[in-house]
Amino acid sequence: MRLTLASWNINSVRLRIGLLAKFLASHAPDVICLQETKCRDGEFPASALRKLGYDHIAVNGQKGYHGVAVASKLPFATIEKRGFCDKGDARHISVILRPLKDREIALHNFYVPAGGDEPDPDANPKFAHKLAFLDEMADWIRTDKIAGSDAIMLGDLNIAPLETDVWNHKALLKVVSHTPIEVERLGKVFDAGPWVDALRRYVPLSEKLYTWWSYRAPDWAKSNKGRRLDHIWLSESLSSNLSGMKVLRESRGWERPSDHVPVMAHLDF
DNA sequence: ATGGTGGTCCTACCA
Repeated sequence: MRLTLASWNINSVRLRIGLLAKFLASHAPDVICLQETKCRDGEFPASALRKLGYDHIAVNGQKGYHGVAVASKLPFATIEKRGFCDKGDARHISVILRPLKDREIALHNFYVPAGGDEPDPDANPKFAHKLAFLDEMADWIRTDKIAGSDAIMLGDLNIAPLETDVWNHKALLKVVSHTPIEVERLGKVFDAGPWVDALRRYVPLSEKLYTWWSYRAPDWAKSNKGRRLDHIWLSESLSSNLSGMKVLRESRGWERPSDHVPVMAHLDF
């Protein structure tokens, strides 16, 4: 069987339920993980998703900000919502998928703090929070051996780690999302697995790859000043099951788009 | 070097 997983920072699930339906109808992932749902659990458009065949839904939301959710065609078990940095922010949710009887996969959906504008943890508490969040992720992955069995970690990690994950490496060295300090911390989260970078498996390091384009550019496609902020990481035990990926760049050009596009990974069992 | 847009929910805050 083939399992297709998708991750999308939707930037308000209620505002963009139409675009979400369009994406699900055309690409039919088995599981969709959302970030920045921006609504309380009771306001999540669960019935609209059930009508599209996504009967199994887990949400971790809050009013107005952040919020993550998983909607699936396959049943899942054990819903866990982990708090990070004792902030009470809705930035993580996990479920257990069973694509085969003898295969249990822990799926972790993350929305890492953006970190504000100033890349100095002493001057900017949001940047300090981002770094602390990443440190806590690395500790948790190491201590709980999260990637020691079948696991997937995906979502909006708000960091573009590689030089070719941004439109201009030198120009972005002091821009939050691509500063050396964040890239180093994210590297520790990656090594704590260790994980496999599913999207980069198919795109050489010499090639640019983006999943986000700012709303502020007059013409996002023409200027093409993107960043790869969204990621799908697999435990090494799933490496041989990875059979493909897709970044749906075209959705950035849809009407009233999210500033992020969906990313997908295919796994064969 | 600066300011540019878009989300939530009514006033600023966040991205």
